[in-house]
Amino acid sequence: MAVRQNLDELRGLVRAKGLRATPSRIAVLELLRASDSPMSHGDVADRLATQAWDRATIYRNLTDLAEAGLVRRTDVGDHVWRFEAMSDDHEAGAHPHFVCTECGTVECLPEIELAVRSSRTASRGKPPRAVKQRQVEVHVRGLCDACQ
Amino acid sequence: MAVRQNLDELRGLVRAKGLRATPSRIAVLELLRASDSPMSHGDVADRLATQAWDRATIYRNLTDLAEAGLVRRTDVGDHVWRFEAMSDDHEAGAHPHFVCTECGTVECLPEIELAVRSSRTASRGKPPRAVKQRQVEVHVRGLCDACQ
DNA sequence: TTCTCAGATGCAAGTGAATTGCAGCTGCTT
DNA sequence: AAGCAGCTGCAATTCACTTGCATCTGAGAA
Repeated sequence: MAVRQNLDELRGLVRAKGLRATPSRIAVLELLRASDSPMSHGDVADRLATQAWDRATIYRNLTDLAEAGLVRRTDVGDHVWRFEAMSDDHEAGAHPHFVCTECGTVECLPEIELAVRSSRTASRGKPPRAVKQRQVEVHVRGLCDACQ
Repeated sequence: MAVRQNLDELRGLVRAKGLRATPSRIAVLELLRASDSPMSHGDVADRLATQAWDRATIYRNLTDLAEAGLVRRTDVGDHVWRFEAMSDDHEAGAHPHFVCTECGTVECLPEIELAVRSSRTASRGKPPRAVKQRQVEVHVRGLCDACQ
């Protein structure tokens, strides 16, 4: 059964990160995976309200998953935390993301590239090592076509 | 006297936006102009602590200045509002910011540029209009040298 | 310069999402 | 089957803003 297989896969992912595969945690991860855009804590809690899980539990689940790297936690600028499942072929830094500052939607921008000029002219010092080593995540923030 | 002249200039800017040039407001704007990176409400309040201005006042000043367009109010992703003076040559999107995901420090990266290739190969559709029109703000997120 | 008042401030109280403490459960390892 | 480190629910707390209100004050009018 496909669904069952999927759940087992999620359990495996969670356990591989050293976390327990508890029902609420799996449900949260499953929900985020099924969603095509980032969800706020409130969104997640509401969608899982039928289970009567505590908001603190949901929040801890989201935080744990984020720390484990299974989920990305960002604030698109409206002071609301949003969570988005990260798939394996989708590591941070692999490619830039476009974040809509209005609706929070995140799109991938594979065809954009960041050019770093090693700067002698920069007002103060050089860019951080992380930038040169490309160990960074690039967020391009603006209004998406729908919100424009 | 240069400093005095500068203060008068700031007063003029503030008044031109329909705001009163009060001491605290001018001090806030002056501080942000002198700072080379965005400051949080707390940063500003601490730096101006010698004046014993109320935090609510500082906050209202920051908000007012932001609404007037003299200051930019952003959240780099760590859930802390940050304020940055906008000079004329410093419009939104003019340059990217490097954000340390550990300590939250924000640096400006004037020597980085965003290259957008018009993509026929992108998995789904084209990049948002905002990207092409450069009406975006770029955040480069990673560990700063100090936190690395 | 003095007058006047909308706008600004200080103080204190309110708000609400995020976080934490703790006692009682429960995956999961042995 | 047993034990415990990790989770959960509940409640309380924290903390960063936000607001209400009485009191000042910048700046245009007289």
